[in-house]
Amino acid sequence: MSPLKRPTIADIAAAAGVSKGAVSYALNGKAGVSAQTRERILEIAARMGWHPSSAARALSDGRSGAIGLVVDRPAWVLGIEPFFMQFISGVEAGLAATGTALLLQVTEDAGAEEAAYRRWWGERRVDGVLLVDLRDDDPRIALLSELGLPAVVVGHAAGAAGVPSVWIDDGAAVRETLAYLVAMGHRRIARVAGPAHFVHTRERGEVFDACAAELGLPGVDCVHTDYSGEDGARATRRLLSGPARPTAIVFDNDVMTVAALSVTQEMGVSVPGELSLIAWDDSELCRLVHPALTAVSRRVPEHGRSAAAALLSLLDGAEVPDIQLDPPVLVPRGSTAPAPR
Amino acid sequence: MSPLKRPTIADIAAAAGVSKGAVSYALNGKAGVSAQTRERILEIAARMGWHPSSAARALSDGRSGAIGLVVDRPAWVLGIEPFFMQFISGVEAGLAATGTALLLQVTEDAGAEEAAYRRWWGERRVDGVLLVDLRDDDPRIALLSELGLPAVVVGHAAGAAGVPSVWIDDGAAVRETLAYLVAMGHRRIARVAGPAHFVHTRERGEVFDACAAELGLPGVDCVHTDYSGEDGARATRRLLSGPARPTAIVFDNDVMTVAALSVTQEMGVSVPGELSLIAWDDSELCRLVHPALTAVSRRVPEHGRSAAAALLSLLDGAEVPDIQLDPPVLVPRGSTAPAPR
DNA sequence: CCCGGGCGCTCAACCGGTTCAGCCGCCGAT
DNA sequence: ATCGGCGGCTGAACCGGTTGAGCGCCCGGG
Repeated sequence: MSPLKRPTIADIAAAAGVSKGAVSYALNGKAGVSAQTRERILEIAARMGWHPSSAARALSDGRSGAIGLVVDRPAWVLGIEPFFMQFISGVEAGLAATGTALLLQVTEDAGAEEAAYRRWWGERRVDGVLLVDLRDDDPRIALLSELGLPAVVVGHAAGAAGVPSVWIDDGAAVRETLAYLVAMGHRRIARVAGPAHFVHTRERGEVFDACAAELGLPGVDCVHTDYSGEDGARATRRLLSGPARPTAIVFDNDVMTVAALSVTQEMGVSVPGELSLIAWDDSELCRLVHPALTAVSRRVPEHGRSAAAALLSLLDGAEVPDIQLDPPVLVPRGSTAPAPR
Repeated sequence: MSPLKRPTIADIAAAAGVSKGAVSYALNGKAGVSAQTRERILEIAARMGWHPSSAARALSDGRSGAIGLVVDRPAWVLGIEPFFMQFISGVEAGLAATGTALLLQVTEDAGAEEAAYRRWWGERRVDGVLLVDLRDDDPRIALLSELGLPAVVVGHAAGAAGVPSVWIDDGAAVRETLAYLVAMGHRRIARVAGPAHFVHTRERGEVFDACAAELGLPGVDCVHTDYSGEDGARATRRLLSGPARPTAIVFDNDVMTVAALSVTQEMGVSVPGELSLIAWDDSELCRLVHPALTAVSRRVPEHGRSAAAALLSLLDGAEVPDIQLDPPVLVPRGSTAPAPR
């Protein structure tokens, strides 16, 4: 209840008997003050518990010291989708050293997302943004470049002309996954994917098709969903009720795989005896269910860390190349087995 | 690539042929300009796409237009814990109308959390914060009041002297849950709880004990965990391996309940035949597993919305009372049944 | 001995808003 | 006719930093 007074550089200047300018030079490690004056000023600032006012700094140098992340997925999906929180944890880790803040916005639709960028830009609230869930010809890319708001795309490389990206090549993992299934005798393999309009979904699908062709498979039956468990369950029911029931299904996230597992119980299909399941994205969830889920695992927090780091160096004026992270690896667990005879 | 120029009130003033002050009055709906001048200024501002610079505004009126939320839970728990993302969605909804931004910070430990508050305060980055996961004699309360940083406590009422809270009374739900189980013949009921140092965990436990006594039960065996599925599984194994195996277990979140369900499969215990399971917190997860989980459901996004609204009116200088939300309700599903003979 | 040049510092402007004091002109009241 | 008051506006200070211009001073070189 004794609201502390926040010290300003003027307070420090008065205490040290120097001018505001000298204090600023000292605190920012710039030339213009002697070593011992600097020492003294730093000591006083530390003792007073000084922090630079983000507003004043932003106003004078035009940088807000914050970056933004807009997540445009429905709340009910977000709640249960482990990806984002892990990603955000990673982003924080990448930001921590610099004291940059993270603004998070959860929107209801793409229009609201664009409005958020416009507002952040107009209010000079963020210095740059992280872009997730890229779509084909994503209008956000054009918007951000029109606004001149620096951005880093997460999860996919090309298509984002002029905007660097931090991404993971799913190709190798798709190949590994399909080869593994084929080696175990699977021929009818299906895929339950995320929304078709996401670039990473589409591209993963293309690799699936290409690999299937290479391996001489009849093709990979693909059903698109909204990533929710409910939709995943529906897709699974449909696949299992069709004429040529698959012997293996690969899912685009782990929540849908868990949902599928309970569909198999409901329908009396044994996993992995009659049906193998593979999750893409490996959260704790995969280890909690029975049987534990074979999953394609990528290091999500690392992804966030790299994206944050890339954006920071972009803001520092550096030339940032596309950054490719370690490819995901297949982690076999109890939900996969040789195909039934 | 053509970085738009962000208009300032000086630009608007020049265009309208008035002073900066007049523009400020017009844009803020304050007295001091005639209706028609105001009209003209608003029109020009809209045409130019003006947004107030958050930095300039923060500097001059001392308010940042942002609130903060620090989540101090390990990343691996956060990823899979549906509560937070849903809560955050709700907070955004409560903030949306005012244009207030949300700063999110995920920290590794309590020390880092306090450091975050100190920094935010020193940098004047946020006007107030939302406090979750309250502990007994929580040092954050003292810190925030020392700093004079407004706060709203989420999830619990008393103990937060001087700080308003938005909370849910678990008492009725605990009573309902235990009565339901007892009515179905259960006598040996156990509880797998969250960390003992959280106030809401402790209080829920006290109500459990009191109700159990009222209902003439031998007492509720309670195991504390870190909320992770792994820990929940461990606790479940221990309870099921003990001498007086419970016939019903109530969990403090849904992830642990899912984990417990797979432990029962692993140990050959039938649910709900031999063992009933109840989850506290009802995310989609509960409906995805088989059998679907009976759960105590509370409206988490609503919780976030109210908390945000309370903080906003606190920042407006209003007297904010503790706000009690609708009590949670028991949603029976397939994981509960009469106790075995 | 004088001059030039850096070092160490001060001063003031500036970023983009808000707000207060003050001024002008017009109105109604006395 | 005079005066008070108020509506409508301007000008300037202020918030807390950063930064460029400028100014003594001391030192070394010619």
